[in-house]
Amino acid sequence: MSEIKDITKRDVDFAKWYTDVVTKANLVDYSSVKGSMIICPYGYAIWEEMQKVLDRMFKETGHENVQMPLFIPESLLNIEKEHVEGFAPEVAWVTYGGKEKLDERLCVRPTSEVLFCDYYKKVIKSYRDLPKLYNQWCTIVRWEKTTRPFLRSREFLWQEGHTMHATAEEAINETLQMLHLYEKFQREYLAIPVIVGKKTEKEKFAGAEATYSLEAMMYDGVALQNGTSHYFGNHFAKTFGIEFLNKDNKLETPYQTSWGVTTRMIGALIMVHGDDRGLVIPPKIAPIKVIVISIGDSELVTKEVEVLTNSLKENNLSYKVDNSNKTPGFKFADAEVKGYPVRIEIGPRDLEEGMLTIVRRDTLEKIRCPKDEVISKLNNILEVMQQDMYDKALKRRDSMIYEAKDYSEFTRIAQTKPGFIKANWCGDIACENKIKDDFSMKSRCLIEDEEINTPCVCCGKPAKYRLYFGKQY
RNA sequence: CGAGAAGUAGCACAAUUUGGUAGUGCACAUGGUUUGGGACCAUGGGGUUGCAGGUUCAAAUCCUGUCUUCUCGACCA
Repeated sequence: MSEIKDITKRDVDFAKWYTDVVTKANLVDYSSVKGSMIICPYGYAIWEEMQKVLDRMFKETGHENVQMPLFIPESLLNIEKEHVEGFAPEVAWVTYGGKEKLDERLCVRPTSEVLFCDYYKKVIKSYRDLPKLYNQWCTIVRWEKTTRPFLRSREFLWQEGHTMHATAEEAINETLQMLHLYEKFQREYLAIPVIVGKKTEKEKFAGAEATYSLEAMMYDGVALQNGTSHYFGNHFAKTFGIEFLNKDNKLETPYQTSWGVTTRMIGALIMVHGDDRGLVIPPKIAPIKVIVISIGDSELVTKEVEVLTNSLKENNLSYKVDNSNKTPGFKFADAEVKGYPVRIEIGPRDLEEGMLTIVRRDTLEKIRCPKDEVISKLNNILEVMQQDMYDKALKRRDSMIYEAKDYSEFTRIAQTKPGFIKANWCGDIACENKIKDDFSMKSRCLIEDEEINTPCVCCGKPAKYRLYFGKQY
């Protein structure tokens, strides 16, 4: 894919590339249900890999899985004012049960804070009941106006953790722990570098005291919020009347968090690592690490495929065999669009010399390898490739982060360079709004560990915060 | 919900300007020849041209209405 330098051309080309890839790689299909996508087996397999790793990480940090109802009674949703106002524009309502009109509308969950609160109210009585560290894997519905596969659909798969703690400190620690767990997951498994930080008041979650997010940069320099972690204080708990008796037999209100990541991570994977030929899936998250392609249908080849797959199986390397009667060129191209980390070509020409050909998906480098060294070579390639992909993504992202000291500089960068802009800010929402109106750029998150030595980029008053700005999906 | 564009086979489109037998490519099915970078030949299946009404001997084409989709805003993981 050509370098994306011209900001005016970016939107159309990249969007087209993206939808082409998700369709050609057969990750999704378009459903006749308006605004909903079908996740095809290969796309779902990627999600299952993510789910497997994350679920293990959650359990290692003491969390348990539960399943909440799909429907939320209107009265329950209405208990928390700020929350309901935040979600009201995008909830779907059920008004009939069979043929009977319901006395009370039911909302299809857009998130489950209130359901968890309702439950926690029943089960939290004593400090001995805390903390509650629950997580749910489910789908939720948000009635989006415009949709795009994985990045925005009306119905999507996610994971939502909801925890309750005896102290604010413990809850804040949980919020940050999960934020960093996500960051580690995306760095180590998805090979996606993410910026983590606190959202501004304007951008934070409806009803939260503090929202932290993971901001990834796509190939075209546009931001993708790829996960969030919220600290609620005891705001919801108070509204819902959740109380517990502490050691001194005194009533206290617990402190709450929630955190989640979604199938949007698949979109991020595509838009961070993809190239002209299609997907490139990092080895550690690829559901199929090796695609074995047979060339011709001679007995020699068939036999060698069996020998190879047996040793792949023994060594726990997930694989798939393409022995269809398509031409080799077709099979190579198909393997590339699907982004399998490595492919092994087995054909008569190599076999005569006792060799196989291994091809790395990220570099497309062809490596000839003696048959009996394949496994060690593969393991080595997969490891190097994982690291190389992260390094490449990081280098690319950092080359697209700019600094703006005043509004004219900000304007010049925003209008010509795709990417993020670091700038200082006075804290006034009017400045944030002006930048959004002028450039459709929103604040991504606060930068906490850098010195603030220039005034507000917008109004020139003394700055209190340092921020990343960027366009977003 | 505001502004623009488009609806023809599973997909991408042509035929619309100038009304006259609804077509091409991909995909699909069958048979054969192929196979180291998206193979070829032959045969075949698949359409109330988004929907409703109007004009006409005749409508994919012109007119009116309506619905849907896409792009740009607003909203959002």
